[in-house]
Amino acid sequence: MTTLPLHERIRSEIEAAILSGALVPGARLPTEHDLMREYGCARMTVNKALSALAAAGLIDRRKRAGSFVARPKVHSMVLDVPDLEQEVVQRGQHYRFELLGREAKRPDAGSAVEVQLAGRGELLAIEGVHHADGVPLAHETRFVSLSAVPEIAGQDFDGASPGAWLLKHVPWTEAETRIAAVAADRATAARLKIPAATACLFVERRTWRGNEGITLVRQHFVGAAYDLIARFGSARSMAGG
Amino acid sequence: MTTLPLHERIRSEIEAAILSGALVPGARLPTEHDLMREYGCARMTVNKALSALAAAGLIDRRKRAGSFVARPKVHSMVLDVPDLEQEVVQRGQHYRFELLGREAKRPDAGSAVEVQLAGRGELLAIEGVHHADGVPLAHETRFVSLSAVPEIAGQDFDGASPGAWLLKHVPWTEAETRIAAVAADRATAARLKIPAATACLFVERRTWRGNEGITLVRQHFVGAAYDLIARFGSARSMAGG
DNA sequence: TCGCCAATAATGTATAGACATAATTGAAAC
DNA sequence: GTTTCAATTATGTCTATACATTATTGGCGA
Repeated sequence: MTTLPLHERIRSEIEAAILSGALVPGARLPTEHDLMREYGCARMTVNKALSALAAAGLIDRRKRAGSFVARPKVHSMVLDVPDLEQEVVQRGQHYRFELLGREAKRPDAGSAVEVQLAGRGELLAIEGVHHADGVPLAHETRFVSLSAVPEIAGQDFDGASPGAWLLKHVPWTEAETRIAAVAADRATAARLKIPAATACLFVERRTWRGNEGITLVRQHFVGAAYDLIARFGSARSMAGG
Repeated sequence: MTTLPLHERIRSEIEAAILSGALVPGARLPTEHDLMREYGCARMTVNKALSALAAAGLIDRRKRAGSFVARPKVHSMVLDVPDLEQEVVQRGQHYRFELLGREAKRPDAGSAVEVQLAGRGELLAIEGVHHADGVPLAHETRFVSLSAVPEIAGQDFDGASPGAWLLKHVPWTEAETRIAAVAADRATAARLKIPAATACLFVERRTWRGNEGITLVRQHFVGAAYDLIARFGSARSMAGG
């Protein structure tokens, strides 16, 4: 372990506090003067650490007011993660999540991804269908780690989408998405009210906060009804939508 | 126009030089001392600008050696852009690009995306099929802006993939990808040697360098043979593949 | 000629202080 | 009470300097 530069140490300690949830979104950080006393260093050193966090989008800084943990908007710039509920509503349609099943369980030992998500802890398994104006748009099976997100146990998802709730309440820092085109199997086709073997977009996404798994979701989109759009680039140059 | 902080001005001027291609990948930047003389400021100010560029991945800095424009690896961290050639080879298979057509032309006035890509300039249109061990994996139609990438005119793509060549030679800064599941039409199915109406992953990607369009590509992947994987997150926490 | 070592040139980190800027707070004036 | 203005406080920028770190370069010696 090489001795970390002081500004890096300050940076990473604050970052850890944010990612672990010890500092919640909206919380105010100590002022630069507080921190320079705490670490016994010059203000420029503290400033460098905080500036880096601000550049990374982890905190917001306001003159006279102080520095605050940023609200989870992490993803918006990087990828339009499909928050179906929001997108359907934006298109002027009526959104509904039809809950088909819900169960707390231990991870299936035969499923590597489930075990990786929950470790020894429990999972909440949710199954349902997203509707736009009453028409099925996508079917999803979702697992949420109950140790990472205990508050989800008290949520009722008949009508509202679990994905939208998670996006609002649990910031993620890492995500991996697998995308494929598949022919709908009989069960999925029935739930989506489409002919069997229709082309569907299959999306499997896992998200983490730091090293802790948050959720794993598998979605089948009705091929004709949905496109995924992903944008990459610096915010700076992303003029005009 | 508010007066930009000096370190921001330095930063953005160098950034512009890199994005415009005036500073090519591998080129050496002036030293901090040169820049502090050029801008008449303290070294810390120059340092802040260069550190920001390094954090953004636009330049690499090496002690004693200097600062250099980074090789285009921009994407690797953000998204595994499917460089099919590389991926096929990594799987231990033999890769081949079968060139079906190649033509320089003006953008089709009826196609908004073509016009947006090339403006008044010319396009190179390339059509071909990607093969892994002789089996068709994907069909693509690609347009490349000849004003943005004049060197491509001298390239021969029978055998090698135009996507791989572009990734190596032309760094992009912005990308937009549209992904959908479609049933293969007759012509596409024939080229991919699959039954008509097989589920295919359709990918349409546009890339830019700064505000200048580079390429537009439309690909049909054989559904059963290919998954797209996208990863998002800070490099820091992306331990272990 | 080859290999080692020291000088050197570049970035990396840190300090202490100065002044600028902006937003909030509280006090004074109406 | 309400409005206005000034003091305060926190961040933003910049300077000048010092020493640390590291890789290259060139020279010296075997």
